[in-house]
Amino acid sequence: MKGDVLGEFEEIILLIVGVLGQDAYGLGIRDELEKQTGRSAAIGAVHATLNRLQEKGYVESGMKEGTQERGGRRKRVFQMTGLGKKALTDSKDVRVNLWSQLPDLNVGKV
Amino acid sequence: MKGDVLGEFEEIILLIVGVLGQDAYGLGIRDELEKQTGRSAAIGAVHATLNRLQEKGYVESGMKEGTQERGGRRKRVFQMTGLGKKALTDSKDVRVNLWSQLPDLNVGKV
DNA sequence: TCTTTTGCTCTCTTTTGTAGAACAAATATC
DNA sequence: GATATTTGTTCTACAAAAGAGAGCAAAAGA
Repeated sequence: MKGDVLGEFEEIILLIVGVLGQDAYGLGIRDELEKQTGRSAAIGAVHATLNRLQEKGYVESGMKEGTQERGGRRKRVFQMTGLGKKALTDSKDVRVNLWSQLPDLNVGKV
Repeated sequence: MKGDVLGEFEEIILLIVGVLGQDAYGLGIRDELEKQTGRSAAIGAVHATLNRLQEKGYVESGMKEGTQERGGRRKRVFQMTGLGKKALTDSKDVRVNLWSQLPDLNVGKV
């Protein structure tokens, strides 16, 4: 890929990380993905994608101590970087621009 | 891939096909891609993607006689199918929904 | 006919997308 | 306290998409 272009799944995961804010971690991201998009994914797929996003500098991560709930292990929490936000904005601009030229698509209205 | 999910580049190319309307063919699509997104692509990449889109039923194609301009060969012209339009709409809905939950992104306004 | 231009096809490599098994640590149960 | 259960991440593989470019074909111009 050209380097700075976000893959389709990468983009969705990055958006979910942004939506979750302070509590974005592997399993939670997978759950939110399913809730928001109806799309399921294996946990390995989510983590692989998060690692790639981190390599690209679009997210940062750190370990956070677990809660007291049963099995509550420590989590690796992710947060979006400025670079990540820029990548999302760029991607959004391209789409909004193209959509605006395809009136047929505007069923649900932007 | 999950089957019905549009890849990132596939989605852009499909949008360009829609924008170009009756005159969407390989080289023209590449030019329009560059014009609209500033992104360059090898012609082979564009055709490989168009072929994949056709396999998925998102575009149809047919040969069209060339023009009288120098070297104007016959072109393989593509057009979006109803299925393609639906795929774009679905993808758009998911993004618009997620974007709406990330106010920070709304710099250029939808 | 030879060159130039437009255009598509074929082949190959790298990146993304996807899944799931394996492993680790914490609480619960007896 | 040994074992089960639950929450999490890491590791390993493989399929699909992204991307490049050489090569081939046909039309017009000289």
